[in-house]
Amino acid sequence: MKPSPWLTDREQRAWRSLLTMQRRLNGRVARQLYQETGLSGADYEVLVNLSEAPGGRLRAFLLGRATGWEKSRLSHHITRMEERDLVRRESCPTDSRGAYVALTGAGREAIEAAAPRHVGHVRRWFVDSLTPDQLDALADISEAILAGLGDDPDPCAGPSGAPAG
Amino acid sequence: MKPSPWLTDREQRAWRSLLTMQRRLNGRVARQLYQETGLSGADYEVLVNLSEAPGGRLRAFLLGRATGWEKSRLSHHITRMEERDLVRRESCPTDSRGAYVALTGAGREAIEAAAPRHVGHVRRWFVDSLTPDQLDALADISEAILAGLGDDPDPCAGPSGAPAG
DNA sequence: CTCCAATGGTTGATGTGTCAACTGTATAGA
DNA sequence: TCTATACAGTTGACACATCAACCATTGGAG
Repeated sequence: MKPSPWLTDREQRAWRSLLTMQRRLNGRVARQLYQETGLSGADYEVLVNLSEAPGGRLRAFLLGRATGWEKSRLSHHITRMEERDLVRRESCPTDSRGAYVALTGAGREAIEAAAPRHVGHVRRWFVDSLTPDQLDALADISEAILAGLGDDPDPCAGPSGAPAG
Repeated sequence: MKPSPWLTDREQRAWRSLLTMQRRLNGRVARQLYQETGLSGADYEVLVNLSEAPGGRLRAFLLGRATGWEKSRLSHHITRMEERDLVRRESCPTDSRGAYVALTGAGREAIEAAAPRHVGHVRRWFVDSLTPDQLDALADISEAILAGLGDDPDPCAGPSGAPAG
């Protein structure tokens, strides 16, 4: 009846090892970053995107697109970061619905202190464990899976299923 | 001063695509499972481990080791699952400190209904996007990264740094 | 036996993520 | 113009994860 009741050994090995690796690698990198800088992975991602944007600020929905987060998650997280004086909300002159999220001075300092450390962790626990060929292979694999998932950025689509132009 | 200030394009492509793929793939699989069965990924992992154990029950600390969770996370989650009548706590006759976590009838039904669906999702969005060579390559890559992380299962080690088992 | 550290597990506080419902503005269509 | 709809963002309730502190039992050293 079903096309296949379970995974083969090869498939299972790939799936299981991926799950375990993800959990452990993300945990290690996030924990290390937090201990050294007080920034969570989510904080880091927001600050990186803002610091790369012109003027250190971004429309909220663009930041949401860049991080791949739902708008509600973004809003909650920005609220928390605002309380810690890492970012600031600014109103948008050309669209009164909109809002900018902008880096504060403290936010800029935080990301500039954190970035080299974070890169060091990624290098130590990710890059250095793999050969150049493996890096390429992993990128190809990830892109193949992403292609199989389709283009809709999952959490951003509403029930109406409108394409994300 | 620093060995390398940033990642090369190749390194960055691998790292970025991995992060994005993880987020999207896990999100898709978890969401689909939840919509179809009412089970979260965490629920599923607990139930799978219990269903594979003799008698459908496991000492809590062994379940924690199998899932890779901290004991406090496990305890909280078991409490929630107990309220939903998916599992049951049982006392341990040979060690009065200990506790068993056991599948209920409803829990057994839930996992048996969910497992084939979950396998289908994994096949559709993961296995089917990759060639057999890529599956092997991914497993090798994951294992290489895990080896680079060391053997300590991160969250389970206390501050005393006692070796796990 | 007594003392003490390690083990197995629970709890409460807090930070984080998700869903559904909501406000207000922009914009397309009649 | 008026109206419906889509869009940008917020909020509140709740599920989930993490940390530190805690309790009881075990098992070993003296």
